[in-house]
Amino acid sequence: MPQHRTEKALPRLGMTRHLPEDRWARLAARISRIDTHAAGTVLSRRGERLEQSLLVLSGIVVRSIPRANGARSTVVALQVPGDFVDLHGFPLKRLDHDVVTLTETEMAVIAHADLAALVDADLPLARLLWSLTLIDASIHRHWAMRNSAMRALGRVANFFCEIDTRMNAVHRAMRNVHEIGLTQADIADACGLTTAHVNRVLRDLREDGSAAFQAGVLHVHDRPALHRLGAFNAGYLYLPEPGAPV
Amino acid sequence: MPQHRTEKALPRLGMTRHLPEDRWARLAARISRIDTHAAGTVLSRRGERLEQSLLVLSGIVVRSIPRANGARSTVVALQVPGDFVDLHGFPLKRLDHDVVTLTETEMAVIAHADLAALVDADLPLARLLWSLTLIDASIHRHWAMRNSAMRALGRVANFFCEIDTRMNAVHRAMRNVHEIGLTQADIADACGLTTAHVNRVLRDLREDGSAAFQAGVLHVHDRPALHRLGAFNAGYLYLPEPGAPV
DNA sequence: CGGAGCGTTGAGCAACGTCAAAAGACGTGG
DNA sequence: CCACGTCTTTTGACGTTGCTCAACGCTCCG
Repeated sequence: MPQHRTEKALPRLGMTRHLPEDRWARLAARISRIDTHAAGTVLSRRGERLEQSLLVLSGIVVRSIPRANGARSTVVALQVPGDFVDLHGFPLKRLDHDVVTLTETEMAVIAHADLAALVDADLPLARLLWSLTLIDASIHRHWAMRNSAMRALGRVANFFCEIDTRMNAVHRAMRNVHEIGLTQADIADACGLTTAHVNRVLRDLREDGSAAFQAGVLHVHDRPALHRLGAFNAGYLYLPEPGAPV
Repeated sequence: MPQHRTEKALPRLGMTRHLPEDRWARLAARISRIDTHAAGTVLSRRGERLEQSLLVLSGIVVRSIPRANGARSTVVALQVPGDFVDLHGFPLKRLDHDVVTLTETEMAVIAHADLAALVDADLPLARLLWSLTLIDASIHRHWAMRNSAMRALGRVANFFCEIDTRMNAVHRAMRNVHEIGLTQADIADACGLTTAHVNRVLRDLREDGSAAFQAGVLHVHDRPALHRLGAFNAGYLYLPEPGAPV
């Protein structure tokens, strides 16, 4: 059961900083309510008709594609505060994947009807929201590349680099510790590995001192080393301020 | 060197059938020219500023992410006739990947300025074009899933199912032979395998009679068997007519 | 106290990568 | 026309990554 909350001044977090102040205010005014969900809540299922979109205010959410016959589902995206989690559902109405919270999460809810009224009256805002969904697509491409062209150690290192970079962009602070609520099995589902092998990779990362992952918390100990292991380049994230996309 | 051509009545192919007749006419009227490119032409590179978008009229185009130090680049998308190949570049302006033709290709060119005028005056069309890019995103997610959660044989079988399904949707005909101009190395780059292993998988598919791939041509011999091997479900493609998305 | 979920580890093996060699297809220039 | 180079396909031998299966400890919670 979601718990409601009403708020006035919402700060622009992470990717919402792609929106100029005035447009963010206009969008925030359309938020119908703010829900709090427990960890592990299924927010929507594949194929369901969607009538609203959700903006993450705090917590972590994943999008995952269910697999046949009882196998674990594949994690295809991870959303951090400031991300729209299912804005794709606004034009498409039905999505190909499930949306699940990993941690306790606060979500701003905007009805599609309100969103439609908003963007039809504000063309630049429409273009900006379109861009946000295309940045998701860019990240999807990177995930496909990562899990196709990299080995286990590089995959996990690159994945951790992405999490570190995005989480630091959320609050514009350089932090080395991120509470993301993932289990080792979730990392396996996101990186296309088994839990047994993820466990071994995590031991290697811990022992060489670049990063440690314990109880859903990522500790970045040596960022340059981690970037080297993951061959990381943040261009594909189109971060709002550090400038130069790609 | 692209060769120009001017044409009046362009048929709606494949994914452009998501647009109603009248809107397609309006879009087609904005086509500034039609270029023909040879196989292997690089149409745009990662990070370049784009001022136009391209619609494939005939031929096959891939999007690929270059990898460091001389390694082969990773194929992250494949575009067939009726697909916009870089509509993502309209809102984003710069892309994270290269665009390369695989076969001789005819492309309709629409300047971003014309596209902007068009969608700003036609909100439903804007929503439809947005949808087209989100279908690309859905396909990206599927590629990430395929290369993360499936084994070599299933990956290639599923990839062939996608090609078969999309090519048949282009001309609304059930064909069993598709000229796609891929090499075995391209299949390897798309499926996250080595060329040696792709070759062995192709031999297996050929010997069990489900599909054959020779000289850039895919022959589908036993579609049900291929779908079984690839655990294929076309929902993620959001095909224009067969209805039921997801 | 018992169970469920998560993390950890090991032994054995299958799938896939690496490296190397060679043959066929094809166009090019002599 | 032939010789040549390049690209693609094919195949083999061999290595290794990462999966499978199994067991066990840990923590949390009912």
